[in-house]
Amino acid sequence: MKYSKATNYALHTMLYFVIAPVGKTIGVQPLAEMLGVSPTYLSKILTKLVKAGIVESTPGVSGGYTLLGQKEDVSFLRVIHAIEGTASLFSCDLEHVSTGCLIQGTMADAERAMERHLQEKKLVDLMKHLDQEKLAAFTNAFR
Amino acid sequence: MKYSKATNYALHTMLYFVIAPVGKTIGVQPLAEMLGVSPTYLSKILTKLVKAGIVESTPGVSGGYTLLGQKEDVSFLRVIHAIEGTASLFSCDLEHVSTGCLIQGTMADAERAMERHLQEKKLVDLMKHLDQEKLAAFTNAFR
DNA sequence: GTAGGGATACTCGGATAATGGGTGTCCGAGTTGACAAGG
DNA sequence: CCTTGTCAACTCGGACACCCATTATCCGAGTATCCCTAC
Repeated sequence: MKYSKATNYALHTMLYFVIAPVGKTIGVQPLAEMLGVSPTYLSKILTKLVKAGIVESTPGVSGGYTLLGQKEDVSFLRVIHAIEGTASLFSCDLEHVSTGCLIQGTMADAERAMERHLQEKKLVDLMKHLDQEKLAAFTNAFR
Repeated sequence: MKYSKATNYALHTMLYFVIAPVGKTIGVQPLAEMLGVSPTYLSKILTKLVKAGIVESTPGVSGGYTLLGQKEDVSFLRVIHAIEGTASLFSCDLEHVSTGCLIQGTMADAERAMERHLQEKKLVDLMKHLDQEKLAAFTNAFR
């Protein structure tokens, strides 16, 4: 039970789109270079983000990916759901005596508590409390 | 990213110990029969619960497993941690530009929110709001 | 100068391996209790 | 009646297969840009 690497890559990738100037299009290769990841694998992750409607892909020589919608709308949960899927973390296939599974309810409650956190937190929020120096170092890397 | 079947088995097994009379010792085989699981695999799960200090194992001919401590102390979180481990759900091994990983903090926050739920909720609580009929059907299965 | 066509460079995305953890099984070692035989 | 030895039941732990999702790679298809040629 761990979040996949793909989720980590996706979140960091989205971090770029949130920092980058609006409408900026960027290809897979520079992104992969920044993260130190294989470009082909990152491409798969990005297609998931495309299918989720978070980013947009434009083919062609100077193509790449662009943020779709407002920066402020990119929550952690949207990105995570795009990669991990929206299925419940806990599912019980044991046929309990007569009553349904007693466990499932509270597990679902706990999961919802986490999701609420992840939904309210937007990626943009991470930038707000960042001092100028670090912010500069950050944006410089994304050039 | 899903909870493993082992966690499900463990939770249902602990459900038994909470319902059973205090001090009752039970072997793997009846437990496995009730859940419809392979006894050998369930044994592996039970050893994890033993190492976590949740149940006690007594070898020998009329041996088996016994709840260790009070019923009221068995929280969801203890059982889950015993099986899944206590490692964080999200870990970032990407060396971010200069600042540490910005993502990790909020992921940890969200995880803690879920864990708080799971810690406060005890297995005994599930029995409280169960009507007599269902409760009887339940305890009868655990004979 | 302008329009059109083709080559090129770059992208996306599906198909295809390798790796790792969860799942499940098998078997031998160790331990306890019961039973029976012998003193 | 007591002691002792044997046997059976049960747990514990390691070693071993299997399956499936994650991770990673390769290659084909498609598209926009650019340039070059023809009008």
